[in-house]
Amino acid sequence: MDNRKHQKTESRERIFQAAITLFARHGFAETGMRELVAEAGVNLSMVNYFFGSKKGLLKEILDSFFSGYLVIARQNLVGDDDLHAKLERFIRSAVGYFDAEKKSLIIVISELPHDDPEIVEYKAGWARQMVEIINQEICVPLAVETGQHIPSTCFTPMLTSLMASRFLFTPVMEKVSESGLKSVTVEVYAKMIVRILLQGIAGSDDEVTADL
Amino acid sequence: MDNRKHQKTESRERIFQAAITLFARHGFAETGMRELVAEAGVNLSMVNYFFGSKKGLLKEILDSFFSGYLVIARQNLVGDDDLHAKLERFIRSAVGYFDAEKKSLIIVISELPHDDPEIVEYKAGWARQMVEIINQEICVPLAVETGQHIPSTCFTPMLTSLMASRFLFTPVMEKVSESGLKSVTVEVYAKMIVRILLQGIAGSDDEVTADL
DNA sequence: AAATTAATCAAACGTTCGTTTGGCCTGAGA
DNA sequence: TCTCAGGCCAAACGAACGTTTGATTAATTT
Repeated sequence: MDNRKHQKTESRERIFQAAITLFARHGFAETGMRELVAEAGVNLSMVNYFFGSKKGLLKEILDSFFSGYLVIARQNLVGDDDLHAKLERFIRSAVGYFDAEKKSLIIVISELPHDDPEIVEYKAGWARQMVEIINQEICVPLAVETGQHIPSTCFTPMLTSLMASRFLFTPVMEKVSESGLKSVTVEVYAKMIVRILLQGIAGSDDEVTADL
Repeated sequence: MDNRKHQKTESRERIFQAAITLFARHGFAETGMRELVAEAGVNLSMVNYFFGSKKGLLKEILDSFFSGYLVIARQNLVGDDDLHAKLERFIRSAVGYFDAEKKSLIIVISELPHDDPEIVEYKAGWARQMVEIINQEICVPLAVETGQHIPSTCFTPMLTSLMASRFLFTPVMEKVSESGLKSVTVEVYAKMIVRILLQGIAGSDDEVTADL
């Protein structure tokens, strides 16, 4: 029995997953179509058939990652809760998401600064929504409560970069010290970021869970 | 009068600068040799003549950036000063360096997670030295003084990513809000990082300059 | 049963890639 | 003055690039 109709989604998904793996490992431009379809186990022409072009494949990876990131931001930040509780919730969820989607994260960050006109609008559209949320749910409340003014266009990159640092540097840090990285689990890593953000590097763990 | 002998350094430098500009703008793999030599105003074969290969050019950019970063780390971190003072000094200098070399920074970060075997050893070699310094001058003293244990293989990426965030996200954030980014000067940006790292996002500026 | 649709394939498209070659020109040293 | 080395150049190299084409297959629809 031939499951061709069912295989539509299957082949498409195999290409998608192979692209995430290879784009993260070698970079988008360094990954050739032939290497990609070999990894996915499909014919060369299937990429253009399902995604229109190689760039269309990249766009879909970007969209997939950003939309998930945005959902997490909305779920954990929007509301009238305590600012610290919201921030802690968000960071734990976001770091978990980055860990689960670390390959997509690497692709997104690596392509971030490049100015391909076809891609940059995609990124800006997603970033605009993210900055909006961070502004309303973190920066504005922070200014009201403590008088500290941190523009959201400045804080959003800082927060995202901070949470992403572990996954970006992993390939290099593994060569520096194998044991060093693995001694910090993802949960501990998220906790560390929360503590630093709320109290600085010298802050005690106890004060984090307590409200301000 | 023909200054051919003097132009050796000149042509080499023009290629080097053009590469930094274009690799940062389009990415390493997306930048073609012909586009590169057009920007530099030299002949196509000059890149291989001076740098051996396109990758040799990338290696030199990496080396140039990392060596400068390492010098700043040694100058500002090594010594028996107060931990907070050292950290503040380092962050101000490093952010200034990132700003001056923002194009190289973008190249370094973008190429960081990719596993080209010819390049990854270069990065690991530099990173090893950086992690060593951060460990001895920040992580160990911090653990002694406050009992907070942050592995240097975890803190070095965090600190570097945090300081780099502004320059990585600039192309996207400019599209999000032109005014938002420029309202924060590089000096203010460095100050913000220092405050957050020492006291968290709610900390007051006054306490930063005061010793702990 | 015939027509239609969607997935798949091998093969080739024209282009661009990084690199190499071999010769030319000029200033410096013998 | 002759030699020589180094900066420079136009031209071409084979390989790899992303994409397109046209045919084939099998499941679905009419």
